[in-house]
Amino acid sequence: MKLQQLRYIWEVAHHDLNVSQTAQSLYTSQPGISKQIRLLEDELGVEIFSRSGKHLTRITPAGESILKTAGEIMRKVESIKSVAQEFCDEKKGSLAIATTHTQCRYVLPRVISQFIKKFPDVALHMHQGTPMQISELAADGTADFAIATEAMEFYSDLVMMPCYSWNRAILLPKSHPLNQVSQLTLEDLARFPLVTYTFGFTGRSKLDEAFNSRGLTPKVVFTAADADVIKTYVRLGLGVGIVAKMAHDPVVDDDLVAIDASHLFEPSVTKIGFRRGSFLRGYMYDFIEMFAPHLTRDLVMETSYRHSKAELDDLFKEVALPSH
Amino acid sequence: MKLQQLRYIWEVAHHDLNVSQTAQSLYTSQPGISKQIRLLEDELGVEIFSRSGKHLTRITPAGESILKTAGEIMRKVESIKSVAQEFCDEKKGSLAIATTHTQCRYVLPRVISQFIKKFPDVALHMHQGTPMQISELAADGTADFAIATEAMEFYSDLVMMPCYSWNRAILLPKSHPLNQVSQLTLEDLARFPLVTYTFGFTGRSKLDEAFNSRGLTPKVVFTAADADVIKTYVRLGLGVGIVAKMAHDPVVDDDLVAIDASHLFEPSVTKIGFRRGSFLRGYMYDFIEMFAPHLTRDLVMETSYRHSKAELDDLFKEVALPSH
DNA sequence: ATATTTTTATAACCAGATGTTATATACCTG
DNA sequence: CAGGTATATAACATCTGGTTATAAAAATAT
Repeated sequence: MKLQQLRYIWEVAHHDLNVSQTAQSLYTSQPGISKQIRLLEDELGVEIFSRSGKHLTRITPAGESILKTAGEIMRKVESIKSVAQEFCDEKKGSLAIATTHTQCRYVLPRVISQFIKKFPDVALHMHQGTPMQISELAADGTADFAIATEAMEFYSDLVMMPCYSWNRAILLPKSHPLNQVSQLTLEDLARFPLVTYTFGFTGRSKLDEAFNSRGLTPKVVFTAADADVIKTYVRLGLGVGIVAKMAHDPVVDDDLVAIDASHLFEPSVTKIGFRRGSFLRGYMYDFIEMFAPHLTRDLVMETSYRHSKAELDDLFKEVALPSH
Repeated sequence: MKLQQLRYIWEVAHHDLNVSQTAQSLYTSQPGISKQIRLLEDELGVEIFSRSGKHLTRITPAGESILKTAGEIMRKVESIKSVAQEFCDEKKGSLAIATTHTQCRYVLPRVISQFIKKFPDVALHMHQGTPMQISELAADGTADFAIATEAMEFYSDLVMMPCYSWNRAILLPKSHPLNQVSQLTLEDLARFPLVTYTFGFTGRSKLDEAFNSRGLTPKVVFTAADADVIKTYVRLGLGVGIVAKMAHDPVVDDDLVAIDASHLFEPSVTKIGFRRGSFLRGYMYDFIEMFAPHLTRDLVMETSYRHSKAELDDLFKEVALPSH
């Protein structure tokens, strides 16, 4: 068994079982991969993929299990490389962050600029996606960190840590009638068409909960994955915008009225997560601390001894979260 | 990076950093290993071993970390091989059990004979040792199972499951004065020289506790790691034997009087453990269930979802243990 | 100290593994 | 059934991992 072979089967499994395509993406030849897969299957004495004639059609049950372990092995191999790099040049390396538009556009810039000042030789990669995609990127090792608010509890092998709590702002065109209302209520909002996040994004679930618990059905006429799009449609007069407070920029958005909505919705908590058991480079601890100052290196290291969800929650129970 | 290279550094680290000796044990040549180690170090850009001249003297801090991960990788590789074998021939394979003399000699024979009847093509390997050695063998993958009573909580990456509870028997030569005593007490025992297990073996700690809690200091004149030796010295009249009840065989030991001592000592619990995350072959589940019928396949599988010690204990809280 | 033994590094070399190209053959889609 | 796409096979080039022989260094014994 060779690492190369494990890599090949893993890549093929992640390229729709298309060997030629896999070969292209790995800059090698199709026969090479085919041969190595056969060699591995011969050695193990089981088929990893089932075939109809020449085509790979499915992953066998044995293959399923083998591929899972192969993935774990390759992540450990990466971990070894990280350790090595940390010891030979602790300022050099790469950092891949998977996150949502909201974080990427409104929260992270400040952190990132601070980070690259301190670590100019660390290559930064940002992956943007839905919260589910984000978790998956972190879980399979493509990203070092996942940062998001929603849907971060599904992957049990991600360690999730709370970063900050935040709430929403109502965005209105200056001419909107709601500007006259002194103390805004959910009932007020429910009377107007709303423009907000798509379900599954940026604390949308907490928003729905609030309306539901009051027996209200808001008229959501337009949803988008990011606040920039939402603002655009608010400007067009399509409806009342509800966005994360940090997505409102008083300077750029001075044509819109922003009303704090903390009294209307439960606060959401944005979390940062990484794969359990992965080796974190020194600058990764620095990044976490820049992003969420209460997540000190020691605290983050402590997470490796907390195996269950309950033990982990316990660790952060006493920690006061900053709020945006 | 090659699996072979990881194997080499791991083996060298476990052979006192002596490359020649390692080469012998792996039936290969010393230059081959030396070269691969250098190659790996070059690729990673760190020294795994520090050298004085030509000799390897220590493991570097980076090496420490790398070796740990290398070990994990190799165990996962084994796991892949196991999966494959399970799917291609579920009746064939090997089973390595690390255990103490007591289990090996008195408890396991019945289980083993049942097992080999059902799985004649599974090669059985028994490793005997102290409870500490046993745990270590299971933790580093040399043994599939550790079975013992003492010192099984030290390795956090072993999943431990309770098998049965047992207590002790007092062994006396037929002529011994204690034979006259109707209801034996700890005070009675403390008046005579005792022969029992060495500390760290077969529930010795529970035995000491019992005497201590009554403020008694027993005269232990001779200790041994196994009951056979203890019995021999009881026969010689050296003292009163205290052994695990299952170590008394009414037929073979009919020259000795055995008195049940359940009222004198707290029962001990024998446990079976395996490395967390390792793939268990089908016949391994069978073995566990033959040894401890309450540990069904489903129950054992459930352990993989219980990450903390507390969650694990919870799983067995309701289970009634058989007692010997 | 010096001699002896043990251990590692280097070099030259060989066999087998890995990957490449070219091509035949099988599968899928319309 | 035709055309495109994907895989398997074969022949070949290249590279890798390992071998032996030997020199050099370290550890140990004298």
